[in-house]
Parts: sequence; C-alpha cells; structure tokens
Amino acid sequence: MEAVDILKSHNLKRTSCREGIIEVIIKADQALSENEIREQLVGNYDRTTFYRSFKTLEEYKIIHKIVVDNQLVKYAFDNTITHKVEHTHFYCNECHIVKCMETVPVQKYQLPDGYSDDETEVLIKGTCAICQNQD
Amino acid sequence: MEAVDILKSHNLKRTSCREGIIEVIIKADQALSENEIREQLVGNYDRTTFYRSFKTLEEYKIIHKIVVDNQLVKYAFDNTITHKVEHTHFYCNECHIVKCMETVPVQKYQLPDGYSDDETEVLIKGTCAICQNQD
DNA sequence: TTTATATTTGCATCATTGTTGCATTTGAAG
DNA sequence: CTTCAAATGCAACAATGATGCAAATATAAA
Repeated sequence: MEAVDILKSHNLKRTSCREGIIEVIIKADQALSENEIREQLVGNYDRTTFYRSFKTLEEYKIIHKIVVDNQLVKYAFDNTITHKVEHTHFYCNECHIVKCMETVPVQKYQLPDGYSDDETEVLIKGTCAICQNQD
Repeated sequence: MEAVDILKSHNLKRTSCREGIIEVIIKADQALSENEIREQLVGNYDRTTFYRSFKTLEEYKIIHKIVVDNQLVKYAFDNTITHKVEHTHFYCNECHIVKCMETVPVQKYQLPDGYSDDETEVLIKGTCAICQNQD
C-alpha cells in the first residue's frame, strides 16, 4: 500500500512530511527514531511539524510509538499484522534497535477484583539475534 | 526496615535527601512522582540532587522507576515482594495512579530463535478499582 | 575529638522530547 | 481560480535527564 493511499483512506491531507514519514517507516524493518526518519527524508521540516505529524499518524493508528527507558523514542508502522494483535516490542541492550515482535503476542494478565484493563504494553529487553552471533 | 539501615546495608552514605526519599516511598501505597515525593519531604533539595539520589537508589535496587507514556515518571519501593519476582505495573487512565501489581507476575515470552531476553517490562493500562466504583 | 578524604550537594548549563499560540502557507474542494 | 479549513514554521515554554565544578558534608582514621 502506498503512503498516499493510506492518507487518503483516513481523509488526511496529503502533505510531503506525512507522506515521507510513512514511506520511510513502511520500508524499515525496525522502529526508527525521529532523527533516523529525518535523515531519510528529502525535505527539511520543523521539529514541531514532525512532532505533530507523528501525533496525527498515531491517532489514526497508521504508526505507533515505542519508548525505551523514558528517553529513546522509536516509531513503527502499523501494518495488518501489528495492527491486528497486541504485539510485544523488543529492545536490544547492545545495538539498541527496537523491533515489533509480530510473532510474540501480548499475554493476558489477570488483574485483582475491580480492576479492568484496556491496553497492555510489553517491552522485552535482551540481546537480538545479530548481536548474539557476534559474541 | 528503616531507611537508615537500608542505606547502611548497601554502604551508601546516610544523607537526609536519600533517607527522606526512602521513607516517603516506603510508606506510599502507590508509585510517586518526583514532585509528590518532594511535597512530603522535610528539607528542600535541588533537582539535580533529587535526580542523582533516585539514580543511586535505583542502581542499588532500593527503588525502581516506572514510566508511563514517556513523560509521567513514578518511583516505587523495591520491597521483598516486588524485588523477588518481576511484577507488572498498572496505570489508571482516569486517576493516573501507578501501582506495582505484586500479585500479577510478568509472564514468560517465547522469543524467536537467536533472541535472548534479560528483562521484561509490562505496563497494564485500564481503570483502577476505585475509579471503577465511581462510575 | 579532631582531621583527612572521598562523596554528595547546589548551581549553572545544556540536550531531548513534548506542547501550545499564532501568523503564514498550502492542500483540496467547489 | 478562488476559498477556507488544515498544516506549517517559528517562538517560547515545561519536564526529564545529564554533566562539570566548587563548596559542603558524612564517615573513617588518627
């Protein structure tokens, strides 16, 4: 699916910033930070525009945000797989990549009486396959 | 266990800031933000001192930090229960409290080949028992 | 108790992310 | 082509995290 079509299907205006962000994220095999996305974009955009674009795309569930340790922020595309089931995220302590673990669904947690759950975020920290091999 | 003893057992200098933070956190039945802790403290401390105290206490696993949505930061005491098993955290979308769910352990996730896990963070967002009743 | 020293604190300063207001620009509908 | 709601760029600010350095202090040694 093309970035333009995605925007159109949500009745979002087609702006070069939004289009670019989607294209970059859609191609990536891992979650990307704001700067990693900026580097791959053609135009130059203000930080606020970037931030608001992310926010809009998130609201429309076109992308989602993953935060590690309160400071590292990465964005990933909500494809049909990641979109359908709540999936976990993986953070590599060595190379610091963040990946959507589409094959590892979030498990169900039984809360005490009176509590109801709405959404569960799972971040697994460890060593990724590539870094594992290099040891 | 007293704050002083906790510091002593880790060979940490007994300073009023550290001691105060531990005492406040130990008494709380929920995780507290930097400001919530500051309000309950007797002395007045610089933000950097606060920040460094948290960092030290975290390093020595006396307290731990829970971050919600990248901006809300709360701290909780590492008691024998929370310390022993990896526990989940609960965030109430309505009253915004954060609680350590000592009775809800983190489940085991089966990662793809090559990946190894070290630590898993689980944040469950929903409605707490108190807010549930008020609806 | 006094002294010595390594640690901690307070202050200044800066980085990153998130956020809002407002004037200007622009996408897209008519 | 015109119009207008929406998006952008800029300025400004908040919260959290982080570091360097001089002054203060906890603790151990004398």
